[in-house]
Amino acid sequence: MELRHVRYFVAVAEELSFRGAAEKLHMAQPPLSAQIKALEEELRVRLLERTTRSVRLTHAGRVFLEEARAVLAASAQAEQRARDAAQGLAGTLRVGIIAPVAGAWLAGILRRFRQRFPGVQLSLFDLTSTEQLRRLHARELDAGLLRPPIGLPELDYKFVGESRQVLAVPAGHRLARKKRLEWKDFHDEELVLIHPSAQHGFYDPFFAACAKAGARLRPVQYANDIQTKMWLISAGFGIAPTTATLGEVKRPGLVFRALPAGLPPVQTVLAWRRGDPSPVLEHFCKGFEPFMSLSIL
Amino acid sequence: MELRHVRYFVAVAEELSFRGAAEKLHMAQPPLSAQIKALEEELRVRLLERTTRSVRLTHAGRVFLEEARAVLAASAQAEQRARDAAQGLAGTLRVGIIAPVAGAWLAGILRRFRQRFPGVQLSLFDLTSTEQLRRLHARELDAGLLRPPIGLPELDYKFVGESRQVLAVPAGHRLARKKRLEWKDFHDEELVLIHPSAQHGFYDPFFAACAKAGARLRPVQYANDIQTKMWLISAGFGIAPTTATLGEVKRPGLVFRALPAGLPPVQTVLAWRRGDPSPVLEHFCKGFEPFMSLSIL
DNA sequence: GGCATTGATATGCAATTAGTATCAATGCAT
DNA sequence: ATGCATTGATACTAATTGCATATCAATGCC
Repeated sequence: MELRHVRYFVAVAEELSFRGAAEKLHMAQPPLSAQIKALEEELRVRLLERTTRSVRLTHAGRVFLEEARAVLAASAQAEQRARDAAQGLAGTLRVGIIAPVAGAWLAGILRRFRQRFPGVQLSLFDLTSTEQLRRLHARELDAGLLRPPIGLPELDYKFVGESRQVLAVPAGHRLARKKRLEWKDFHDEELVLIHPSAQHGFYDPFFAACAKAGARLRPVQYANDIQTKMWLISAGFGIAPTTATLGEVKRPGLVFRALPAGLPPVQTVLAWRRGDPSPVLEHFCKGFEPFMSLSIL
Repeated sequence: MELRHVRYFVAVAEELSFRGAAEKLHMAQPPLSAQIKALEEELRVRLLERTTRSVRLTHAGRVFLEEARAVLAASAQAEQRARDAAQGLAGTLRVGIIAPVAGAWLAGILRRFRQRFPGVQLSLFDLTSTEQLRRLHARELDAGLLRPPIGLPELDYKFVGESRQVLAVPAGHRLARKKRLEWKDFHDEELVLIHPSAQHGFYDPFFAACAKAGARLRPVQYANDIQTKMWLISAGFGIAPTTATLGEVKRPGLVFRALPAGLPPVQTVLAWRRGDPSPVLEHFCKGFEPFMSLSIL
């Protein structure tokens, strides 16, 4: 069975006339009769009851007509969705994110994208930057919002925002009471850090500044995710530098303080595989224009 | 687009290899490539990313693959349902019934039918015999359970049951207290009848017997349906002969009494258009075998 | 670096679909 | 009742196109 048979049958069933249907299909009547006959022979089912003066649907024909319309609808939808997908109006997009960007800024961008491209299914994955890079390489992600450096030549990326580092301290902590912090104030302080395996270089500028000022730090607690890290700090286990955007998250017992000047901002980049030019992806990347260097992120 | 294109594409997308797919499809590789190319050109969408060593789906291809599977499923279902319909396993059947047959007997037959033919959609229409005949003629019904006579030459029918007539009387009525009724007892009695327009001959044998015994009747109330008729009787408006099967229906204030001997049984027939040989209909008719002359109906 | 394997291309052929001419049957109008 | 117009079927021809064979260029792998 081919779609031609289905199209022809629906035309005849709707017109209840071979000649009429043939005209509608811009073809001659004999080949139309032949095709319908072939369809009936393949199905081994009589679909139409013809006399020389009239055409009627058999019971099987009535049933088949319903199904035939469904087939044509499915095929039309298949064509449409393929075209949509080619224009970036349909499809799926798997995007990696890190916890610090999951704030109002990204929510706004995603909302706009979903409004403009309702046919695209967005799947978000909360992963570390390292894991995102692995999955981008393995084609398990289409894009990722993560921290540089990238380090994979096959990936392209662009900066989409930057943010200061701030200090997260337990409420009532010694440093929470100080008005203006200096690097030597961190001497002997206990730190709550994200485990090195899920981290590449985020703390390095902080460590360097402390070392330069002669402040020796004491890493005492390692967490695997941001939520645990913030909880440990609020529970008084120590202090830690954090991205300023996390200040959006209020938590009892947790306060934020400005760090001494001199730290480079934390950058967020959007990365994707180069030479994998999905129009959906292109639209998604455009949603991050223009570059927001002064974003609160 | 033809189903051939869809089938070929799904094969290639699943194998991710033209040669492999061609083998699976029992054809050579070059024509397969040509067909996929034709499909892509018609859709104006690149579905597959090929190098000389590997085949990958594009994003549009991934979307199209999903839809393509739906198209194939729809077409397979269309073929199956058409075949089922031809064997009487699928389709719809519009059946007319009259209130007196809507009892346990018919319920059992219909339940059996629906179990054996779950693909057939049964639509029941509660109509008078007269209206059923009109709709059978107009092809608005496929079968009807009704009272003879039929009177239309294009219809075929068979007896499916018969039932005595009994007398419905209000509780406490004069005739309800009598042990054994005679025809002359009906002299001067008030009758509750179904309106003549919805009735052909049901009361005639009763009228004839009364007249023969010299009992003059007084029709005082006409109802349009059985429910109203029974309600009127229970409310004391009069008495009426009724089909014995309605004794299944208990109603406060309503009792049934045997009529004097001599009335012919009320027959129920199953009627359908001759020369309209739907296998669904045939199966339905078979459900009424064997002939149930001693049915309580 | 050689080799086997992959998808693309070129070309001839076969199958099938569409078109033309015509016929028999039937409903309708006179 | 009867002639006529219209319908779907049939016979045959023409054109399309889908398929197979032979071959090539590119690429991953040993």
